[in-house]
Amino acid sequence: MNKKEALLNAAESKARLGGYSNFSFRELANEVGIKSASVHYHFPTKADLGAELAKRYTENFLCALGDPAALISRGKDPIEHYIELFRHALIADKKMCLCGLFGAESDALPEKVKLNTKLFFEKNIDWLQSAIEKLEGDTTVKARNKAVFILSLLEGAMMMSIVLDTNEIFSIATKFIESIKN
Amino acid sequence: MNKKEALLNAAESKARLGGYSNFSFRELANEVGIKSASVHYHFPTKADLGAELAKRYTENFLCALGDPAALISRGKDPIEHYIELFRHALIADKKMCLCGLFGAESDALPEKVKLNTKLFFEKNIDWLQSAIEKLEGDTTVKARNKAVFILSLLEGAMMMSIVLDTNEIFSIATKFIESIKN
DNA sequence: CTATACTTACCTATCGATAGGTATTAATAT
DNA sequence: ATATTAATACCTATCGATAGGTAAGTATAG
Repeated sequence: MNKKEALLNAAESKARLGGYSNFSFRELANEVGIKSASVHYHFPTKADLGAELAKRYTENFLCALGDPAALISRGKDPIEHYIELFRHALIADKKMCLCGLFGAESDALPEKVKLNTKLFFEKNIDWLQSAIEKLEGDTTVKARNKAVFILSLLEGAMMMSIVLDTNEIFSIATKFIESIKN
Repeated sequence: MNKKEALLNAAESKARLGGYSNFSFRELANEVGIKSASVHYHFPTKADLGAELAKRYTENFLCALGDPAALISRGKDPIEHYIELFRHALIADKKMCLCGLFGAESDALPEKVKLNTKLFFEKNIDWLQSAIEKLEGDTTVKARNKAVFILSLLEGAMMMSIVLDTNEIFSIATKFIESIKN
């Protein structure tokens, strides 16, 4: 078992429940069976851990998304696919989007964590924009606007589903995405 | 000057930037000019302070919203009015919605803070639902669905505007609210 | 005299971080 | 093949700072 990966997994789980301050070196160390001082071997500072957390989360998310063009050629709607990934993060994990939470508290985060959180949103907007351009033949601007709309709605709906403790909120909100399709 | 209110103001400012863990009794005490132990006189525990924070935020927000029927009778669109309040919170304060942030980290919050955060969303959905019923003559269910949609979108757009450091995101997202009007 | 609004002086628990040390393994030089 | 060096992955012990919280005392206003 890779301790570094185990630390990131433990940190991600805690961060997705309560943010950057919801995990500590001691807790993570206990969970993976090492001492808290040893966590510093893998991650010099907590900011390094947080930044790598956001980076890995983004990479995994984009990897799970795949290529929009490839999805379309396989007859799949990339927007539906995108919504499904958010739904899975909410229902299967019962946790917030890591970067949604980091984003909300970004003003209080170390610079490198904030930067990687920002990249999550930029890359997600790019992915959605590209998918919408290909799928609906919108202009660059119109596709980007729709991308911003979809991502905003999904993040907000996810947060409200968690605090109101019902997935119905997410279902209701996502139904409105259809109304902007051409 | 009322120290208790000053403490709540200081706490709200910090919480809206970095969440529940972004304010401490010591910091708040320093800001208002008393000792940290004295904060316990006004708020026995941090959870009490957090709960009162969310409660006061909700009350102030609903008070600023006013009565939907009264707005309509004055020829004002309550939905536009609602969006304007969120826009103000974002642009004038340059901070997140307190309950949007608390909501995202609600799984790690003390029960009474979580409860009051939940009430913010329930009361806001009720307000929006009532406004939409009166304004557009929708059924109860349809109006509630639209309310959930609007609130989700506004919270998500606010978060993304902050992390991407541009109010354009909020503008783009809110334009899509028109598309669901009858 | 009593309630209000603090103060001083603590406590315990935890935080991220550092210094210095120890096995084990891998790479390199002789 | 053997000796030396160095990297890996931890350890113990401790640091100063900060967290929330408590008990007992004090000044002040009605």
